[in-house]
Amino acid sequence: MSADDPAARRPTLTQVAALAGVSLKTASRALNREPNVAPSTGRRVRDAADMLGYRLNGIARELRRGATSALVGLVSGDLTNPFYSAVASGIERELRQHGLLLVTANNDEDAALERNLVDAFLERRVRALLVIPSGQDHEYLAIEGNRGVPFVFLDRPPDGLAADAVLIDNVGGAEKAGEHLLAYGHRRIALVADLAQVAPQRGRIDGFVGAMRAAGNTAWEPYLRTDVHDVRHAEQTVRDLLAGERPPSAVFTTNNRLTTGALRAMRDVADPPALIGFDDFDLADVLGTTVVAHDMSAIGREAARLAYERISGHIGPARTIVISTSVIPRGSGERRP
Amino acid sequence: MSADDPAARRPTLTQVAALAGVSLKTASRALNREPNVAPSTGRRVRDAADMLGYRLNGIARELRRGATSALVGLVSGDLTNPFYSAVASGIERELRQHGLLLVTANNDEDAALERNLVDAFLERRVRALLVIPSGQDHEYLAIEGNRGVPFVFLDRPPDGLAADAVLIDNVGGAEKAGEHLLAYGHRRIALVADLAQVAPQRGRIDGFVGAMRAAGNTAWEPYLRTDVHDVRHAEQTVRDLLAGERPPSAVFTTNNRLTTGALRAMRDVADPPALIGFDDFDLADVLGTTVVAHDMSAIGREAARLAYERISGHIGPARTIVISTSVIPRGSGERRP
DNA sequence: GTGAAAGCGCTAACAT
DNA sequence: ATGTTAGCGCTTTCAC
Repeated sequence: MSADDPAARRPTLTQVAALAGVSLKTASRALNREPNVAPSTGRRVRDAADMLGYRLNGIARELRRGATSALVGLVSGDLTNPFYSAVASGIERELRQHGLLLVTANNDEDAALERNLVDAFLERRVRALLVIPSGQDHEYLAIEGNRGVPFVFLDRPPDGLAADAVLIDNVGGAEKAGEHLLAYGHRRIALVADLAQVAPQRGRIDGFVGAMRAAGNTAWEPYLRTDVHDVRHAEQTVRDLLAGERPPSAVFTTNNRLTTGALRAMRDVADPPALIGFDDFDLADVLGTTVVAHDMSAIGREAARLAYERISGHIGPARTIVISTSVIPRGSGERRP
Repeated sequence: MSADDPAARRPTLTQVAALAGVSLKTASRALNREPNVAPSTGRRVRDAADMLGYRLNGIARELRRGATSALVGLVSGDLTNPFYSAVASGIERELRQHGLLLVTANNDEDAALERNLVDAFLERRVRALLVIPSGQDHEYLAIEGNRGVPFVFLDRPPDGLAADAVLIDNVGGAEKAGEHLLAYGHRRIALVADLAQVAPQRGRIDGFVGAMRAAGNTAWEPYLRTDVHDVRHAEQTVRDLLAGERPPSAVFTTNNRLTTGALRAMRDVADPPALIGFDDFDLADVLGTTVVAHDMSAIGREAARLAYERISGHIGPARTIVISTSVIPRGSGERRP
């Protein structure tokens, strides 16, 4: 309990062995519960370890065993976004079952930072690397991919290399949203989307446009808004749409941030337009918000599963898992024009 | 791009040195950009490294440098709870500035699992350990604390050892909530709280009770409900309260989960009671929910800061940082009886 | 059932 | 400016 010498090095296995009066190797065997250790010897060694407060040095073990850690890295956006945190949670749960730990890092939506983080993870010899990429070009990862570090891409397909991926059925989900609004009689439907060049957004835009086209509806076209990247911008965009001369009768937002913005914009509107948002969220039921839902933990879980299979030696072509979506009607998407 | 031999070991510094025609140490110096390397030699070494796809082995480096990693561990509850993910995000941002990585693990609110995770982190030689503990007894950590691994407790004070901590002003926040409701004329105020034996909940209950006592109000007493631990249970509890003969005119919920449950219960109530929830949440503004707010990222940031100071050699008695709270009026807490 | 020696890949200390 | 030697703490041969 005293302040002790903080620089005191941790006891090593050698010291444990010395105290127990056995050789280094015997101490190692005893603590790892390997066979061929006399019960009494084993006990003596463990007592000595307890006495010294010994704790295995995982770094030394890992170096000797082949310079590969028990860590799996995740590079994603900010965990305050419930999408990323739900995915991270799903990954962590799955990894824990296999004794692996999750190391997270936020790319701040910056491709250069993302590369640095990937480098940092690889230097730490992570067993696998899961990425929800912000950058476009993933080719630099190809070199690593063949060096035995499995990669799994989440939410966005790999570009420039073959790697496992877990994706959402963006096109299908957006189609359903479009059809849902059409079925309720809407024609002037606003599409509020995030950066159009990133794959998931591209898919959601395409799915929506496809549904409109299939129904022969073109009345949505003046209400297309893309590259809306944050909550504030979304709020303003929807406000502007509603303030127009001929406002849309429905709005489809293509991710949780944009939906939040739309809800803020509609907060004090007497007769709000219909609204469907891509991504489910926590109090959507209380707010009565219709959404395109998908299982976010499952995305993480499946990605961790793919990674673990590769870690365990699975070889074969890159696989892609697609997570399905469904429209959950809660009122906002069922308002008539 | 070919399938390559997946078992191919990564190139080592020795191989880089051989290819560059220099000694091991010179290669090391060149890649670490240490002084006393001729420019031409440096370039030759770096070219060789690129050619081989060399990447530093952080495990070996860390072993040599003293068996301590660039990792900081966080043991907390499930990251799908926005409180935990906001804290984790705050920690990660702060650590990144110092080149440290965050390793997260979910204790599943299980004290035994929590101990195992702490052990796993210590074996990996994390530089510091941040804990949002679920267990009551933290004494087992005391042994480690004096071995040079800094601990920081978040949200709950350490019990049985002296360690740095970052806490929320639970008592003050709950007092303010109670006073706020009293000021709006409420007397029959329901208190819906989580497990009463955990410190933050204890503080929130005490703060609320203190405010009632100071005002000489006892009408709240029949409406005290504690040990409400999840959203479903909270919803049912509030439903039951409202269905009673003499329902409360106001409800104070002591964390985000319970507030969610209360909102669900009040969803279809024509004349809902006033509501204040502890912890701010994402769409509280849209829902018009009055909350006791505090800066969740700041909790993580401050904890990471304390940890980093210890890592950097700061010694001295354990410090406690208290994060302040404030009532944000949004409508639900200003409804009159 | 136990032990001695070697070495994982790197850096620190000490030459040259 | 560059090289040589030793060793971090552990596990893996291989011997007894």
